[in-house]
Amino acid sequence: MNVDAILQRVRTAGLKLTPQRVAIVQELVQDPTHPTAQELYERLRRAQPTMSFATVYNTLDALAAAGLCSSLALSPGASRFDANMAPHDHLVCDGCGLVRDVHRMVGKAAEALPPPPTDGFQVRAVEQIYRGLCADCARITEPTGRLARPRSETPAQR
Amino acid sequence: MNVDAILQRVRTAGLKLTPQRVAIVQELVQDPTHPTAQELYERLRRAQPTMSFATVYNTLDALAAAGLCSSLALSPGASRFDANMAPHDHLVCDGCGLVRDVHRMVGKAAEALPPPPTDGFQVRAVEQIYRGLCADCARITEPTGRLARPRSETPAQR
DNA sequence: ATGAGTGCAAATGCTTTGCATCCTG
DNA sequence: CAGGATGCAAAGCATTTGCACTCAT
Repeated sequence: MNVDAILQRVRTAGLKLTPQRVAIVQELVQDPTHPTAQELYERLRRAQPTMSFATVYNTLDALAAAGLCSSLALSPGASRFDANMAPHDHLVCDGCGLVRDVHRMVGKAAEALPPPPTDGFQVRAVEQIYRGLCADCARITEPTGRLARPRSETPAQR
Repeated sequence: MNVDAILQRVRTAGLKLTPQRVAIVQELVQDPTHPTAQELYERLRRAQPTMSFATVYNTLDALAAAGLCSSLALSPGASRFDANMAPHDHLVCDGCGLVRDVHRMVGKAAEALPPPPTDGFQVRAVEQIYRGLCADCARITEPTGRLARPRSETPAQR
């Protein structure tokens, strides 16, 4: 979905269209790396020096509540935000923290997904996370399978 | 898996068997609610007043590194720990934060899971999260589908 | 006896909050 | 022009770290 379409939907959702929100939406939409709120804040601050944490968090929460982006808890620490609202899953590298989208499988695999609801639990969404090592981290991994690099380094941005 | 079997494995993994670790393992194994490190600390402190944050975190990390428990990032904020190492998935209530295990589907559904690896990414584990509302939260939800209760209340313990 | 493990407290990192001010609709 | 949104700074949690001390092996 493009920026204008989302901004339109922001208004439709009853949210005011401020310059800050426009900037946040633009940045989020054109970034496929699932940035954290902090990362967005750092970047946006360059163009708009008065941009504040609170605004970034407020806006991301408002967008998520309106169903215009989603907040991902893929690893401990910071939440990541994703403007891609098409059904898809995530590839998370245990080595560098890289997060990448994968298209959800179609056909019989996809049909198999929704589980038998248990005890009146209403399932609204099924999230799948594939954890492992990206090509780069796999290369520097010892034969034992242990990580050669601690897990907490700055996530790679591609 | 029972407590003694795990303690045996802790030793096998080259970890020393301290009273603190025994207490942490016991507490974690008998608790199916996927407690956070803080929750474990609060409970354990009653029996062992000198128990510290650092020890709880160190031990949980060591257990996870040895493959004896897993650390779950199911929602923003605190990680949850799970001593159940059999393949299974999680039901997470968006209303109260409740986390419950669900047995992984077998047969054709299970076979469908591992995705086509992308670009040399080595998949080590597939995690599935079913998000929605537990029976209790569904009951107090407005017809619109919006939560009647804010999402950040104390997670229910069952 | 030796080094892994512990306890304490302070530090760090992410996120939320309170409140006065601003500006979109 | 009213109420939502913003900016700033401080507070709130979860987690990590440094270091001296202890104890399991």
